Amino acid sequence: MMSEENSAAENAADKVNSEKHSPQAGIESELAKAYEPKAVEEKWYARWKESGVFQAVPDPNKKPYCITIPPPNITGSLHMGHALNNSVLDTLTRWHRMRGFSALCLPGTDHASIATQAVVVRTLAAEGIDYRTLGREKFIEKCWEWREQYGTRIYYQIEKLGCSYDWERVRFTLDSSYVDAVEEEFRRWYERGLVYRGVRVVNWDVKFQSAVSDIEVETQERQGKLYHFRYPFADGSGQITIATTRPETLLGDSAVAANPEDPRYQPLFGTMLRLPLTDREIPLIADDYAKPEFGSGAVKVTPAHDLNDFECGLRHNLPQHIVIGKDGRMTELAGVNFVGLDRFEARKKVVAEMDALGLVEKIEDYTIQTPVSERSGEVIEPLLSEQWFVDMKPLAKPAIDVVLEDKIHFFPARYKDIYLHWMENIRPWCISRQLWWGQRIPIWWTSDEQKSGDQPAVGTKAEDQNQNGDLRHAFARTREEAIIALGTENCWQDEDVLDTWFSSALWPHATLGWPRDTEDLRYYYPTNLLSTAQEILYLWVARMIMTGLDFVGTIPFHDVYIHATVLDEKGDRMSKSKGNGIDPIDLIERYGADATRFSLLQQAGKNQDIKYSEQRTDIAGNFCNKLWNASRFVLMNLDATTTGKLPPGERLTLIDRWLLLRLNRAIDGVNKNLATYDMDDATGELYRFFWNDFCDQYVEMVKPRLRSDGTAKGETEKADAQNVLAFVLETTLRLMHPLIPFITEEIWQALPHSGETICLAAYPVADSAYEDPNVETAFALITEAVRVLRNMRAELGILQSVKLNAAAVASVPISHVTLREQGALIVNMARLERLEVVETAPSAEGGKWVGTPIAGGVELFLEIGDALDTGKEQERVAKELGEVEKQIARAEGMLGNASFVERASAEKVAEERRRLAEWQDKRTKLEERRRQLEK
RNA sequence: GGGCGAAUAGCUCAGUCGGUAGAGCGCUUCGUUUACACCGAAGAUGUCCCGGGUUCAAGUCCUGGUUCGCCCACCA
Repeated sequence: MMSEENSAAENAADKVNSEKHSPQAGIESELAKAYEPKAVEEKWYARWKESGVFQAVPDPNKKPYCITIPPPNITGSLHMGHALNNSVLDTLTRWHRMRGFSALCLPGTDHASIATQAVVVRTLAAEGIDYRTLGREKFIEKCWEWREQYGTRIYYQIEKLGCSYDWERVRFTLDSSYVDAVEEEFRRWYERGLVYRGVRVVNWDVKFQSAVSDIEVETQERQGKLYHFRYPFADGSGQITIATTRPETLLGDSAVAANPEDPRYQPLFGTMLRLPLTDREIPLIADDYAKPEFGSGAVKVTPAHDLNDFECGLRHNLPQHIVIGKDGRMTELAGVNFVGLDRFEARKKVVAEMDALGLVEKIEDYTIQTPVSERSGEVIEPLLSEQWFVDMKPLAKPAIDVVLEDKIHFFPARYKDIYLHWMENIRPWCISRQLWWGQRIPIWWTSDEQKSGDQPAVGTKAEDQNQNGDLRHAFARTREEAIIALGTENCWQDEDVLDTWFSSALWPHATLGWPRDTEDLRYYYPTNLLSTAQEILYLWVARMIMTGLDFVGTIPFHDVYIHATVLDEKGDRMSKSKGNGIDPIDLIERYGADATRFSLLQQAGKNQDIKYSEQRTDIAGNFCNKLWNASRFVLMNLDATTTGKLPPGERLTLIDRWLLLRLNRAIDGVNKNLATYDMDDATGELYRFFWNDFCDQYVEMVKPRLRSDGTAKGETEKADAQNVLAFVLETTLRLMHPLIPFITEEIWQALPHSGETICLAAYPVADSAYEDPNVETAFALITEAVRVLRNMRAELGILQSVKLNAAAVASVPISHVTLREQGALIVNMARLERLEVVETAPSAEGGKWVGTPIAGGVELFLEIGDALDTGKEQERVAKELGEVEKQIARAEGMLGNASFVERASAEKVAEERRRLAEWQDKRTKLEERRRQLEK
């Protein structure tokens, strides 16, 4: 359990604390050494997992926070998109857990029907096995073997990333309870008539011999030809020219269409044409789908092989000639000259024969928008086929409403309109797949007809197929149910499987137990967030919203976050074939999970692409290294008495107050940015606060106080500084932990803290009590004085006695006092010999002291010595004066413009006047200095 | 064809309510200060894609265009 390791770590911390002044000997944790992410990360994940901190328990006293992660395919291994998304999900989960929510992040995997089948087929083929010869059952066994062997390897990779998911609740989309849920989904929709058997032109993947849905088809631009063919009139009185990119479909033409408004064809509608290469006659019909401006204005109509033509065919009651088969070869209906030919060979032959007949008018080069199957890369063949469909319209309506009513929020917001646009134009969803691996369709048949992606008989229409009176099929989970439902033992289950997305559409509620009424479902549903890549907005997100509303009655999640696409550094998509992919596991090995996460989160803003280069991981690694080393510094400067509790307010110095103010701003910023999924801004807050404010400013300034002078006052100052350091670092670690979990836990354990693990420590909350404008003003004066002095030193190489005139800042009470008190600080920071804070400007008599203005009316006076290179200083003053003149000209221009003074807001005008006065004052002082130098 | 996004320093990107353009990396100069050279200090660097408009004032708002990218789509 956690407590053992914890006490060990605390012992280490105690040792650090007790053996003061010999820190190296005291640090036993990794902190004794240079930062090695691997050593830090390997020990923590196992401890977290064993201690059960990731396991969520429904708790009525807590608020629920739930994410169901997008289930990766069992074929997959972690890629940059996963790494990005899981970094976001885990950060949000850890953040909520620390804020006291009952946080559940539920992991799982997807059986990925077509993708898995493809990879198993390929694996078998490599062993010389044709999967078809194995038979269905054996093949499915092979798929399960694959899943046993490789299906969960991605979990280990997600663990390496540090994700705090509840591994006790892992789900797989073919778990028996999940299968039950999908059957229930099918049954309800089937009984309501939303799932129906339909004959339509579907996207046929010739390689997989299966239908695929519209959104699994991508359009590629390919160079091809546009063929212009002549179709003669049946009576020989003339001819019509049509154009096509797919000549082989000519054999299946049922008509030629022209626009009813097209005067060229108006007199000819109804005329019969002789379809070349066949013995058929087809009519010239009027349909406004033909666009007069394209080509000749006439278009061939092939209802069985083109979706438009199919719909046109239905309007005109045209026959559907299927001339291309499921295997991509020409059917008998294509005629004896063509039967058995591959579709692309048939294309050449049709062109050759048309040419021989003198019916080719011309052939043009043409860029064709070619539909290609995403999974196989094969050119999609639109094919008339009988399949199972879901009528989406009734389901879309409520899913549109909840988004319009802002019950679901999209981040970035632009995806709302993109979603709505698609939903309003939604089309029927083809859910049957002619594959073996997947969830079998829970339908049983009695008819003798083939049931798998049927190509219906020629010349019939879709509606006729189902209208034969008898019950042809029924929903049944088992053979027994089927026999009862159909009233005969002469029945068998549908051969097809369901589209994978039909299963994953149920993900949020099915993983929580639906259709059973479980405690998890009642407590964690609706979930809080769905975060995913934009490419599956329609494929998945939209469908979860529809099923959630339809089956559970409520939205599945409140927020949808669409993360950017990770590209390579040139902006190209990462792909295996291009070899430009970055492997996140490789990054984790070399830079650590924390650096990998942080670098991804740094770029996870509102943009649609991330150009990722390894340099980004390197930079994030530097940040972790900085955190590591600064923490080592703090640890070796703590004592056994350091509690990490802030000293009483009156003992807090200006820089303490300033640091606490900056910390508070960072706390506020991180919380706000995480709430709006602005991960990049959250990392920016942490980066700037820790590196610039904590390390570069505070730690440098506090160093003198850590070296006590041995007096009681000195001891108190030292102890106070130690406690402020410990307090701020401990708070900062909690603030950072959700983003970079490993390194923060390692360091936190070595610091004074309460609790067993930082995973369950309270998340910092902003407190406006830390705000104090005087602190900021005073601190700004100090840093500005330091900056000016350093600049002078760098450019002039002088290090003389300096006086600081603070008289002019009496309007900011704290500054006056503080400048005097912090004189030593400025000396130290600017590496001066001596600094004196004076009430009035030293006399310029004899030119001994020369002044230079800094901010807020405060002036620095340097003692002129031999070392001062007057020439260089004159150059420097002239340059600064030039800048001042520019600013004065700008302000005078604005204030001299009557309409600005008249129309701009009063505050704005006053602000400009104030600035002008300030610049003018500075100019006066600079000019004075110039005169002195000239002497 | 429709929709969306992007264009700001050499590179990658921020820039909220319109009010003096920022960060990181890189670059120049300096620095072995007992956490860190994976560091520190100082510094240089802009036609905010182009044109027009609104406004006292535009990187920001409106309008037209250019280039790049993404998504959707049935133009043969």
